[in-house]
Amino acid sequence: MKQLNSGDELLAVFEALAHPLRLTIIEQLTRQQQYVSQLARDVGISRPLLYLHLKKLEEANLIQGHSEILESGKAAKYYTLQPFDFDLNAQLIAQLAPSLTLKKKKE
Amino acid sequence: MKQLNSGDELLAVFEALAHPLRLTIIEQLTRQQQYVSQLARDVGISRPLLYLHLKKLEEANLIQGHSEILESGKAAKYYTLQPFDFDLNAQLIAQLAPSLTLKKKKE
DNA sequence: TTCATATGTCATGAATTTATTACGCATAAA
DNA sequence: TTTATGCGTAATAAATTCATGACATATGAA
Repeated sequence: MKQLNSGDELLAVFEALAHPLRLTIIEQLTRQQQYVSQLARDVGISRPLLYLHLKKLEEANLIQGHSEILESGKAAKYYTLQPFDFDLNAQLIAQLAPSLTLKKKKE
Repeated sequence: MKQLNSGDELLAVFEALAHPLRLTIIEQLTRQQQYVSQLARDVGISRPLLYLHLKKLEEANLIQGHSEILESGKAAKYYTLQPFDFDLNAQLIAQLAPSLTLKKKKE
């Protein structure tokens, strides 16, 4: 898996995981890769909303999308989990925090 | 350290860590315990704002506060890091997600 | 051609989170 | 008693995040 090398990357991961729907999405993708429309039905939310959450997860490099053709012949966009595994503790945070780009404002 | 036993606890941790100032606060507390006013100066924010962030960290059980008397004789409230260390990966999330209390609305 | 199911985005609004300012109270030291 | 430094909170505003509904396009099957 990809390594965490900066506070900003670490922060992006936490932000991506800080929502119940996104944790549920990860849970679903743990079982199998899935395409957007089906995933929306599984999780019980609208596609527009799902896109929003998928975007955050993808930006944090926790998932990744690709196109595939369904048996029905229609094109579908599948998302797969991007393997990740790190030891989360205060030392990791202390180590990466100094490289945080501390501004939340628009630049 | 305390164990993570539910999706809600896991979510609370991610929410607590999903802000640059809170990561910086943890970094500071890694060096040494600190009292509110001094911590606010160290981090460069106002006390009211710091209280807000400390509250989130404390609710996630990542830090803990207690009172002490300064050499000056004044009462001060110190915060210390609450040791934590988990193996963060998709399996952990998949395991705890089912116990999430999926409602964000006011009840 | 019409229906069902895919993809993707835009505009708007609701809800939360984050941040600021202004108070009030207590105690030690000048 | 005035100044400096602690504590803590309430009210309000600013910013971001989260959610909905309406559209638009494409393809296979009836």
